[in-house]
Amino acid sequence: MNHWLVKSEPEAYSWDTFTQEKGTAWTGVRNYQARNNLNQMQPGDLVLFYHSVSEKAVVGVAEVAGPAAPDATAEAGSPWVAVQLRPVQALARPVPLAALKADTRLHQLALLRQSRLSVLPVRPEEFDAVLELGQS
DNA sequence: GCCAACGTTGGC
DNA sequence: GCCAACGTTGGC
Repeated sequence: MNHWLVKSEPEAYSWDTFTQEKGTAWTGVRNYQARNNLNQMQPGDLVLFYHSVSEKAVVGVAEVAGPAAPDATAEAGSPWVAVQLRPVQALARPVPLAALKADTRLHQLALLRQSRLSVLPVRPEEFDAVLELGQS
């Protein structure tokens, strides 16, 4: 099983909306590297849900509920794909970007190295470290 | 194939 | 509001 991180501006699509809707198709990704990551997702993979810009914190854990499929919001025949995500649980405490940066276990975190990419791989030990930071 | 111009993202 | 990083576009 692989681990990932997806970003969303909470003003555009928030964790709260995500949980209220009990999941969503993760559409709108228009970057080839991010698309490649989406293509590698498998049902059951766990995904950190990060609020960018206004909050800058990991706020919850989602699960890949379906494999990558053509993004219905993109032009037919385009290369863009989406996966189905569903919420697993909110973190007891959101983990701010500053806390990610401050933790030596997370110095290799892809988010910190490539902050603009919206779909990023996470190593299992990094995933565990973030969950630990998110415990109350 | 190179590179300047430009647009977008996201942290500060 | 600014700016760094980075992707895309288009002229040459």
